[in-house]
Amino acid sequence: MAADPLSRVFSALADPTRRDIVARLAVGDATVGELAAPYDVTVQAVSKHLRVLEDAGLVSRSREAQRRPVHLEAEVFDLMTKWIERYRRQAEERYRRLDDVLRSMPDDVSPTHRTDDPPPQGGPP
Amino acid sequence: MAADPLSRVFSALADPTRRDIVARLAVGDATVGELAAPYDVTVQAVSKHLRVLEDAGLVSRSREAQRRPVHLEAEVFDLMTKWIERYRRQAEERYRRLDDVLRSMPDDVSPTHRTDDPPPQGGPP
DNA sequence: GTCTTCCTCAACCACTTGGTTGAACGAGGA
DNA sequence: TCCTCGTTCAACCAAGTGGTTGAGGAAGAC
Repeated sequence: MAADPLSRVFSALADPTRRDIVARLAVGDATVGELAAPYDVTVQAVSKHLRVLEDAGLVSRSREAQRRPVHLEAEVFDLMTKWIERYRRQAEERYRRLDDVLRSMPDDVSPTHRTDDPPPQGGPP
Repeated sequence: MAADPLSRVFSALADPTRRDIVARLAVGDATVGELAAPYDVTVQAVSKHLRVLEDAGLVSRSREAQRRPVHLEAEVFDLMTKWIERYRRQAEERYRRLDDVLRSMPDDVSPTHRTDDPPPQGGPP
């Protein structure tokens, strides 16, 4: 299984059924049976989906009599939004700078649109 | 392959190598060979990763002589942030309301913390 | 005690995925 | 022309995933 938390969150939300489960849990807590009702898959399959969401830290299950109400943990969303915003802002700033360069350029030179600084990061694997 | 765009974007970013590629493309465009250099996988594997990112709409490849510079398309991030923010806000508002309820409650009654409104959405599959 | 309900665990299956190797393609350069 | 470079396509493989069925476990209800 994917080790890093960010991969787990992205991977968990890559499934439309799991996203729908998250959407419904945002309205209120629910049990596995209630969550499984609208779909035409077995309860076991939904239980598996919930396990994926739980491993990603997106939901938590508590014991309440024989029911296991599922609860949405919205804080993990921050992990994603932080990552996304970081690179979105970086990219947008780059485009803004590029626009400035293009604006200050004479019309007869065709911009090659290449940056040849070597990538600063090392590969993760 | 996953049909809906949101699943494709989430799935594309669920891989740490692909996230690293996106991070490096935020700095500037690069060719497949340049992108593959830091990793100890083959160029073909990186080309496959780029195809996944391209299918998700996150990058675009243009033809420039025999090189194929890869370009980051940051607009697709909006798709994710919109989805995330929607349910995060919904969940947070629910917690706020729950806090109000708890605050206005007498101390001797134990809150059961259950919402029994049936989920309004129908399942997608 | 015995039921019934709700849920999870364990196998199993079809399909996808991330990686490999090898071959082929397109565009310049000799 | 032929060669080389950068890239992609094709086939293959091990591992992961989403689904199934069947069995088992935990807590009320009888």
